[in-house]
Amino acid sequence: MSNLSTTSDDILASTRNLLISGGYNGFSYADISEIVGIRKASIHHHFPSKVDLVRELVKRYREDGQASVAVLEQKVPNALDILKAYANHWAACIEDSSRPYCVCAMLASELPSLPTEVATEVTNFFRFISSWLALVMERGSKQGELSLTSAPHVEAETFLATVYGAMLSARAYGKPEVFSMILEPALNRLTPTVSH
Amino acid sequence: MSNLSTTSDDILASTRNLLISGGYNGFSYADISEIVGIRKASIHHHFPSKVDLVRELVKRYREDGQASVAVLEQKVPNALDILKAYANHWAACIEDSSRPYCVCAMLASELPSLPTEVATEVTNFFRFISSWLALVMERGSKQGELSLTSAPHVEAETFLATVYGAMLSARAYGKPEVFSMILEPALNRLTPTVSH
DNA sequence: TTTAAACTACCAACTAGTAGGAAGATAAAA
DNA sequence: TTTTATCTTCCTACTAGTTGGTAGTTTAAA
Repeated sequence: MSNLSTTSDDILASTRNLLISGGYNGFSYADISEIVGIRKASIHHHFPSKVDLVRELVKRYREDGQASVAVLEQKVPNALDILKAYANHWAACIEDSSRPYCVCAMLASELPSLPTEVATEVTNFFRFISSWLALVMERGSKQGELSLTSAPHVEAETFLATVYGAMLSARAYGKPEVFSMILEPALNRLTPTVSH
Repeated sequence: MSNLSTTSDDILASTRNLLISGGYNGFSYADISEIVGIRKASIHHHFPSKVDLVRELVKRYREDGQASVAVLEQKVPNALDILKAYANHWAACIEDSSRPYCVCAMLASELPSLPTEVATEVTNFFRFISSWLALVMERGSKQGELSLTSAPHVEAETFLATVYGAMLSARAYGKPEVFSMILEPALNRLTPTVSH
């Protein structure tokens, strides 16, 4: 049994959890130190400043997302199935309350008050997700796997807004099932009607 | 020219602006005191604690919302026009950056880390908007002013999620026009097709 | 003369961040 | 092989500034 987790990873993991629950100003180095079990000053060794810490977290969050997307695209050929898998990923996270909110949704809502380095990284994340979804929409439309009523990039933004809005609603009501309740008809709308 | 603004109202107004930009933990009594032009301690005279201040703010935010909805319902008979007016309200706020984000969207994302008194008030706000929209959907559907593809309460949640998701996207990209880009097709989808 | 609303002057707790050092591992020079 | 130097990781101890909040006082209007 090897020890694969480094202290730096533990710090990032606890930062992610704290960030998801209370945002950028909702946690401190003291909070992290309690969870990870090292002293405050030791965190500064790994991440000199809070900006460094959160910037790195968001950067990796995007990179991990890009990697997951690559795997998904390889495994699942059908565009509609990709959208369903993406929705199901969040539905599962919210319902088992493992990662019940997106780090970047949290930070995006605080965007005007964030340090610019962090804000830039957050914007980059949304640009990535959005352009990926636009590609999925376009391909799915061409291959008859998706039925679009607007331009692919508009459908992408609509879908993204629905996912993130549903995430917020689930949190606001304290009812995880609200997410799926909203996503199900949204996906149905994109499903092509069977012609015979 | 009478002075209609009280100190207490000034405090609430600056709290709202600070809250919209950085959330519950993103502002302090010192910030408010600088803007309003009174000493920190004087704010405590009007609102003994931060919880009192934000709870009162959210309570009034909901009450103002309920009043606006009542006026809207009286002025605008058609259900689709009501939804359009609601969307236009937010589009205008975002585009002229007067109130570019909803106080309760901000607080809802921080919900798990909020004082329970505030959290309850935030949940109440969403319940109010949601049940109002459900009523609009149901009435509009019955009178042929809206074309629904799901149950009224599901359409209401979908519309709400779209509005709040679009709000987040506009903020994330720093592009106010994204809001209308998303809302336009969402409203089109609810528009009945003219039969002839 | 009572009362509301502002004030000055605090407070303890917490904030991000720094200085400097101890312990161990690694690696290169003797 | 031993010594010396460097690097990593963590530590204790500290700082300057901020946080929400309190105690007691003045001011001005009813």
